[in-house]
Amino acid sequence: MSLTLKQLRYVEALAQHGHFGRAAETCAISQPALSMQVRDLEERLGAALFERGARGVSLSPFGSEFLERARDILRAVDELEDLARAAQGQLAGRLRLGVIPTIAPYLLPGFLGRLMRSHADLDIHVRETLTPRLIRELDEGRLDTAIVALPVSEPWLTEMPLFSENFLLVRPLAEANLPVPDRESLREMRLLLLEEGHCFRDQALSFCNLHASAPRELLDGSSLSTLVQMVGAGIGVTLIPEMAVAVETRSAPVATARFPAPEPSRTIGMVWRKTNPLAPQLQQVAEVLREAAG
Amino acid sequence: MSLTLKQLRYVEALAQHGHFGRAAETCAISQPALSMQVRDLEERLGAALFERGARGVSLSPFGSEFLERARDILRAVDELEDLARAAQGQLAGRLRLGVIPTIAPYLLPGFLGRLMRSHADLDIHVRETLTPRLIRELDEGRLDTAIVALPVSEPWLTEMPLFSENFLLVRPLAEANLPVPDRESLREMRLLLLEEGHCFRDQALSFCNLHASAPRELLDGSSLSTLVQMVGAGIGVTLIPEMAVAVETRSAPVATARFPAPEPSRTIGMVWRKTNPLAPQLQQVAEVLREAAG
DNA sequence: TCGAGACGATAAGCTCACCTTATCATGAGC
DNA sequence: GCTCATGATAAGGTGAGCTTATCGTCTCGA
Repeated sequence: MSLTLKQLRYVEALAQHGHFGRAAETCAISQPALSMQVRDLEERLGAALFERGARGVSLSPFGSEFLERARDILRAVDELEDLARAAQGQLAGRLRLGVIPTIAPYLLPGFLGRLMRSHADLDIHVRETLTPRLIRELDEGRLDTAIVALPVSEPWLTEMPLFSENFLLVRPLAEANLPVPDRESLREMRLLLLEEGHCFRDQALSFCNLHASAPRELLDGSSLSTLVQMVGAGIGVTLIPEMAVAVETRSAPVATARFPAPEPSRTIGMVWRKTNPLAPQLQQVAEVLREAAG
Repeated sequence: MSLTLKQLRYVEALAQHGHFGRAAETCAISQPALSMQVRDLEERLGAALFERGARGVSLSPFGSEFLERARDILRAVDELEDLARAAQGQLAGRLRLGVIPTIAPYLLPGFLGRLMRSHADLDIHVRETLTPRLIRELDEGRLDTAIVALPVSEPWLTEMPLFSENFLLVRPLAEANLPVPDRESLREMRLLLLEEGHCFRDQALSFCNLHASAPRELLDGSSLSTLVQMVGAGIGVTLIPEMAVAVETRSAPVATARFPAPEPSRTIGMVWRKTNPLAPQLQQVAEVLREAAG
C-alpha cells in the first residue's frame, strides 16, 4: 500500500498539538491508532517525521518539509469536496465564515438572519478574530471566506468589495457643540484606540497621519464598546466606524460628529482562496451581505 | 469516511481508459471493485463523474473538472513520496527518464552505463518520444525528468543545460569534395528531414531560414538513421547532430561536412518539475550526463 | 429478428487493515 | 524513590474493500 490521506491528517494533527493523545482526540481515534499510523508512515518513508522527546513531540526538519506539502494536499482535497458542493448549484452544507471584531457585532445579526432565510439548509460557523489570523486560517483551509477590511493584497486571495464605511468622531456629550477637530488637532487630543493588531487601529492612526510604529501614549481598548465607554467617562475621544454608531453610543453620554470631507473611511469586503470552487456560491453570499449592510 | 486517494487513482485510471475492465487491470484490482469505488465516490459527491454509455465510459463535465484537480493532488502525493527518497541523500529507487529520439540512441549507451555504475541501486525507466509528449508526461507526474532541446520555456519546469551540439551536413560520398553550401543554397537542394513533430526538424528548418509551416516538398524520414540511408542512396542531403555522426555514417556511402561559423547548433538539457523534491539528485544525474557527453 | 459477445452492475463471501481496550516502559518532577 | 504523564506494545474484534460468480442490457452482425 501507499501513503494515505488519513495518515496525512494524523500527521497534521500531531504536528499541531505536539501530543499524541490530544492529536488522537481531535482525529476522533484512540492514541495507539494514531501512534501506529504515524510509525507506519515513517517506516514507509524511511525517515522520522517527529522527534519524540520526553516532553511532547516536535517535527523533525524533514517532517516540517513534509508537512508543508502535506497541508497543501489536504487543502486541495478539501477543495475537491467543495467542488462537488459547488456543482449542486445553491450553497448548502457547512460555511465557515471569518469576521473581524470591528465588523462582526454590527453586521452579523442582520446578515445571518437574511442568509439563513435565503439558504435554509446552511450550517454556518462564524469565527471572529483579527485579520492576520483569518488570512492564515483561509490559507490552511480552515475557513471558506472572511469579511475584512480591504485590501489584503494576498495574490492567492480573491477580494470582493462589499461597501465603504466612514469613521465618525466620538467625544463626551459635553463637547458636542465644539467644532469638529481636523486630523491635525486630533493628534493633540487624547485619542483612544483599539489594542495592537486590530486593523481599525491602524486605519485610525493613518487618518491622523500617525505611524503605528511611533511609540505613543495611548490607552488601548479591546473593543469599540470599551472605547466608547471610556469616552463617556471623559477619558478622551475616539473614532468608530459608522456602522457601530447606533449600537455603541446608545448607552454612554457621548456625541458623534462627522468629519468634513474627505471623510476617513475604509472598504469592507469578502475574501476567499482563488482556488476555492465555491466561489460562485460565495458571490451569492456577498450579495446577501450587501443587502444586509445597505 | 471521506474521499480516498485510492478512489482518485481509480477515477484517473477510468478516465484515461474509458473502460472499467482495463482501468481495473491497470489498478491491479478486479472490475467490480473499481465499479464500486467509483460509484461510492459519486454517491458521496452527489454528482456523476462519468457518463456510462453503451460503448464505454466518458467523463461528465463535472468529472473533468474534478479530475483536473484530482490529478494535481495525485502528483503532489507522488512528490511527497519522492521527498522521502530525496531525504535519503543518494538517488535510489525508480528514475523515470524521458529522452527525445534524436538524442537517445547516441547518448544513452554511455550514459546509462555510467549512471548504473555510480548509482547501483537505481531502477531506470527510459521513455523515448517527442518533446511535447515528454512535457505532458512530466506534467502528469509520469516522468521524473527528460532530456530535450532547450529552451522549453514552461514556467513550471527547471531547465538545466547540459551541452551544445553542432549540426553537420550529410551528403552522398560522391559530393564530398564540393564546397560546403551555405544556408541559402541549402534551400535549393533536396533537404531530407525528420517527419513532423521532431524538434530537430524545426531546428534544421530554422537554420535554413525556412518556416515549419511553409508547405514544402520534402521527404520525411522517421529517424536520423533512415535519413542517412536515403542520403547514401543519392536522394538528397540532410543535417544531423554531431553526436549522431559516428553511429549513423558508418554504414552508408556518405560524407559529412562542417558548416562555416556560425555553425548551426542546439542546446541539449535536462528539465524537471520545479516542485520535484528530487531536484538535488537530478542535478547529480545531470553531472553524469555531462561526463557521458563530454 | 435473433443470437453472440462485450460490458458494467450486482451478489455473496472472505480477509486483512485498522481500530479498540488493556497494559507496559520510560523519563520528569515533587 | 514514588508518582504521574506520555508514548509504545499486545491482543482481540469488526467492517471496509477485495474476490469470484453471475446477471442485465446494449450493440452488432448474420
